[in-house]
Amino acid sequence: MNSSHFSISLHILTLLDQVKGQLLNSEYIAGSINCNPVLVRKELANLHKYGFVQSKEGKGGGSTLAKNPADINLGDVYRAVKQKSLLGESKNEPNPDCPVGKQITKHLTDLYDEAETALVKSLSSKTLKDFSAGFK
Amino acid sequence: MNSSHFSISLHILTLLDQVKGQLLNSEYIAGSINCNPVLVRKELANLHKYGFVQSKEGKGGGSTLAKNPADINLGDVYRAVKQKSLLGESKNEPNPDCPVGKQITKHLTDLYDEAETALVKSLSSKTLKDFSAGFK
DNA sequence: TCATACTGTAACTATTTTTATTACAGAACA
DNA sequence: TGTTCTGTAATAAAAATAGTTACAGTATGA
Repeated sequence: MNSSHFSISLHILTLLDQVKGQLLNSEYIAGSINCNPVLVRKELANLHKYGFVQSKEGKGGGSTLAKNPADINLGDVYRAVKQKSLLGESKNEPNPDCPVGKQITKHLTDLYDEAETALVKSLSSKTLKDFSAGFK
Repeated sequence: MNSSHFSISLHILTLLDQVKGQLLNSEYIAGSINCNPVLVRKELANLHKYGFVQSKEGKGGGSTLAKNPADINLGDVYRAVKQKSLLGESKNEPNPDCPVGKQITKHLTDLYDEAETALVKSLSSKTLKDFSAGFK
């Protein structure tokens, strides 16, 4: 993965867990992360798409967890959040006239998939509840 | 990790393995990768720093593997090549006045380190020889 | 019912990161 | 001694990421 999507998403989920069902608005969350509220809302939209959070519009609105934190594992969060292949979604197009260039994209993809599976497996051994417990 | 350092380095190493000791110059390698020769030379400089390749300057110069491909494992290549933490080296500084913001960087780092260890372990199960054999 | 305070989303700008280009000194070769 | 490389720096271009502004739509409550 890349950039800070995972960090931001996990930060959001941790905050939501800590306040146990209370609604938090994007400005508050952005204040904790120290980033832009719109970025938080975009990240929340994605977390919502994958069923991790619920949001309430309008005055007094905000977001809350849509699941029990013990049922949210970090591997699933990673998968929901990831947008590119792990080790560099090269839009690079190797030379098709070279025997190595011609095949390497496929071989790299296979290698990355395997490595990423190992990564996700490691993340999956922890739930949001576990992670969040470290803050108490 | 990120960007295409690993992809490029592995592409280089694979090419060098395929030609079995022949010297390849940066322009030829760049032609296979379809990128800039200077980028290849920088990547080679790094691979040299970690003892994977040898280079010869001057006319007729180029690079070759400095080790037996069976002794180069992909986890080591990954470690040599990686420059940032895996899941987003956020230069972001969360709010120190928030209980979550204050501690999350450390918790994320620990989590990433563990996940990355799993990733490297997966990559380490393969050598350059194994990888390169897929092209024959 | 109307002012207020949110979400959701788009459009745009700014910043940062990545990649490419140009340039050139120094090395090896013929 | 001209040619062809590496190594490296400086710069420019391109791409990715994050921030900003703006606003329609929704809920709340006075």
